[in-house]
Amino acid sequence: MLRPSSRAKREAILLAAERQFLADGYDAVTMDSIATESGVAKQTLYRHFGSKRALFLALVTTQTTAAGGRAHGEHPQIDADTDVRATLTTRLEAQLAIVLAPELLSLRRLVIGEQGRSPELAAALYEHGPRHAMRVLADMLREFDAHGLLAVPDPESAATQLNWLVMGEPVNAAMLLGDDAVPSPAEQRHHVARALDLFLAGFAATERPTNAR
Amino acid sequence: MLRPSSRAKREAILLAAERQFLADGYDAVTMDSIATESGVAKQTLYRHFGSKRALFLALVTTQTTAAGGRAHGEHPQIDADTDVRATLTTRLEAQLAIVLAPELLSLRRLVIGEQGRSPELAAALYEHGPRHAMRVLADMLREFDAHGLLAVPDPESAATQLNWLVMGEPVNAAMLLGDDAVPSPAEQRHHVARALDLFLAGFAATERPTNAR
DNA sequence: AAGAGATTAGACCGACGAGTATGATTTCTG
DNA sequence: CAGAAATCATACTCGTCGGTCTAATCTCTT
Repeated sequence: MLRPSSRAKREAILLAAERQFLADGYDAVTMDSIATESGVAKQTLYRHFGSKRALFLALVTTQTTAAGGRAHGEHPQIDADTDVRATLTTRLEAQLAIVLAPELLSLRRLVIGEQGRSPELAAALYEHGPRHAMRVLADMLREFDAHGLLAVPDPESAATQLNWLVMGEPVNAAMLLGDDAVPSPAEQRHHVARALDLFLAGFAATERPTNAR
Repeated sequence: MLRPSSRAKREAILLAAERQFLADGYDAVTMDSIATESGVAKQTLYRHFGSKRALFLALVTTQTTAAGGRAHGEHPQIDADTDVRATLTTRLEAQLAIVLAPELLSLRRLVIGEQGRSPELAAALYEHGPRHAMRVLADMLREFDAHGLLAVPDPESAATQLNWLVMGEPVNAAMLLGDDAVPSPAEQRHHVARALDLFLAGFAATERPTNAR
């Protein structure tokens, strides 16, 4: 049923909507301005998405899951020889860089501002964002523990601690101080290193024979 | 020159404005509805505050500094006999409880949502909130270090870590999941205790970690 | 008591924006 | 190539909302 040009226009609309919603917030954006920027008649907006709210929801939902996917990556194999610190460093640096991307920060601000109006949206962002990140970390910690590389009795809790030890300050500063407050890549690396200093000190494996499998 | 009734009405306006702005967000609130709820003529709104935006700014500024002050408290004297863990526990539990109050969470969401439109507001919230909290913690850590109760080479950095180790998860969960996600007082205490387990293990003065689990 | 300044209720204005209607035009598909 | 689906441009409806105006009434201060 979908005409080729139809699909293209839909894309154009979503692109313009994304830019405008992220830049100016829900209320400040008008359907006319989206139509103009996407080079499409207002009618077409309403044919593709039923209403402003629906367009917004579609947009944010897509963005949220997309951003979540971006942060996936594959966990490297973990065995008894794995360099714990290096592995966590890689993972956390990547995660931090992704989360601090300006579009994601704008999305987060937007969604937080709409939390009252669209709780499902905010919940989805939490799920695909922090929640997912923490699950990945918990899995890694569990494996480290299993290989005797760390002593982590409660991986979920430890993952939460590690996650916010790293993400807490930069994310919250960015929320309130704007994109200019985002630390440089070098600063990010330093920040991650410091966090791991503390974390690894707390969860170092007790010097006991490693229970390799 | 302020008439008594004038002052009272000003209060009433701010009260209604606070409730509505925090509950519904800037755009959703109308001057008429504030006038109605505060039992005042619309004219009076405009006499006291020049515009909707000005009222909003006045409101949020007041709230922000008020909330900041609320979290002050006095730092207890610290000497060589001070119980480090108990002192930090008290401070952090208080801080956490204040920040997780529903009104403050709403304020934070509101301000984050308006970050693009009113960066000064958001910056002020950061300053009176997290920034201030971290300064207080840094001061305490510095003193602990001076008395040989902890080994904290960089108190600022350590304070940041401790702050977000405690506040990170609950605050960010509340931002996205709503007030229902706020942990109970018991959970808050448990959360603080866990955070201190890790933190104190990392910054213990001697090679004897003050760990309890 | 008197009068200046504050307050009130309500109408009013002008702008703006979501969503609809229309009728002509394009663009695919069969 | 025919004709249905999609687009387009534009105008229009309708409600809302910030802000103003007015004329009467109230409430303090002096």
